[in-house]
Amino acid sequence: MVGRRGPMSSGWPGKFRGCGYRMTVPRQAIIEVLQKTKKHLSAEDIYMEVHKIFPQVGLTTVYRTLELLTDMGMIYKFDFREGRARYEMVEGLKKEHHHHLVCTKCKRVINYTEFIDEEIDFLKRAEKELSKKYNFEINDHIIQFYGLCDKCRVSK
Amino acid sequence: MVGRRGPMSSGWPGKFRGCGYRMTVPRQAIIEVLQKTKKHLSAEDIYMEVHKIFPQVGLTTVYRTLELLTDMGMIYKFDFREGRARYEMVEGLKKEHHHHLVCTKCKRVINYTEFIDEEIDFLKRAEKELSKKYNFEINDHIIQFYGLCDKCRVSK
DNA sequence: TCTCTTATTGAAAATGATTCCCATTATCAA
DNA sequence: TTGATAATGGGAATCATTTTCAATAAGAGA
Repeated sequence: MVGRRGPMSSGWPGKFRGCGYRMTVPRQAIIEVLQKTKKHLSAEDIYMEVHKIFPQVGLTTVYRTLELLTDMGMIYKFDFREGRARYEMVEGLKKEHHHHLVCTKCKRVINYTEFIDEEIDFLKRAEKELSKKYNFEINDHIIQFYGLCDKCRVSK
Repeated sequence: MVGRRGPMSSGWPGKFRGCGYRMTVPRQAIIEVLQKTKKHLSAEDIYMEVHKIFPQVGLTTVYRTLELLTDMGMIYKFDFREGRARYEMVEGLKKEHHHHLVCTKCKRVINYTEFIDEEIDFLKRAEKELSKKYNFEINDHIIQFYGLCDKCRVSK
């Protein structure tokens, strides 16, 4: 492992510049926070995390960056019906990919990976056909089930 | 067609009472508005529509009823990333069933019905297995694609 | 390395959908 | 018909997200 460039020389700055955007300190920090967690973070969560390292970064910038990343198709934006959005890094349609079971009462979110192969298969075909037919540039998708978790069913 | 009870004698009041809820004028009106349209209505849309007939019905009640109906699994609640939710009657997993392609720029929503049979097949199996495995009572699901429509791609 | 263009930023104010509060009213089982 | 209580509505409160705008910083080109 000589001449290494570090595991994180990554392609982010390139991707950004390729789209005509600039790579900045706040953006780096936000991407890193998202990369380091497996949780579904809210804008506020991310803001607080970034704030530990770069206290000057503002919440507005976090929102703006999240919108940018979502539009670029690099993060997923989720609506778990809590009144706030949550975000997660796109890890590619490969391993780690999961979907959600959302409890509409306690807001608990269960990640599930069953059927993922089937789902991916289905999604790929759907995306291909739909984007062609409707001339749509698809860069994000949601599959989600809403209901009541075991605990909330009982106390209903 | 003698002795008819009218096409709308329906089972709504029964469903409500069966769940321990009461059938009221505002609830009737809200359900009717949702049944009469094929559009995706926002709470405000529904409020204005109901208001034409029953001006005394308040926006708060509309929100409360929509939450109730969503929890009962009788309407779908959608997030088209406009900053407001939209609702649609569940017509059963049969005809008329569709999913959405959402333009994240102009907020245009395209209903598509391709793959619906496949989707329903997949969804049914998934719901069955997942609800068993995680002891979840599933009463709603979302499949949605986000991206840029033809017009917004050009002007990007 | 320095400069200039302009994308980006941050603070504070604004926005706007949704929820909360609570006194009043209406539903419906008995 | 009546009583227990579910449901209502108006307005205030909440709170996530956006907007505004002057100041700052990225990075292409000299």
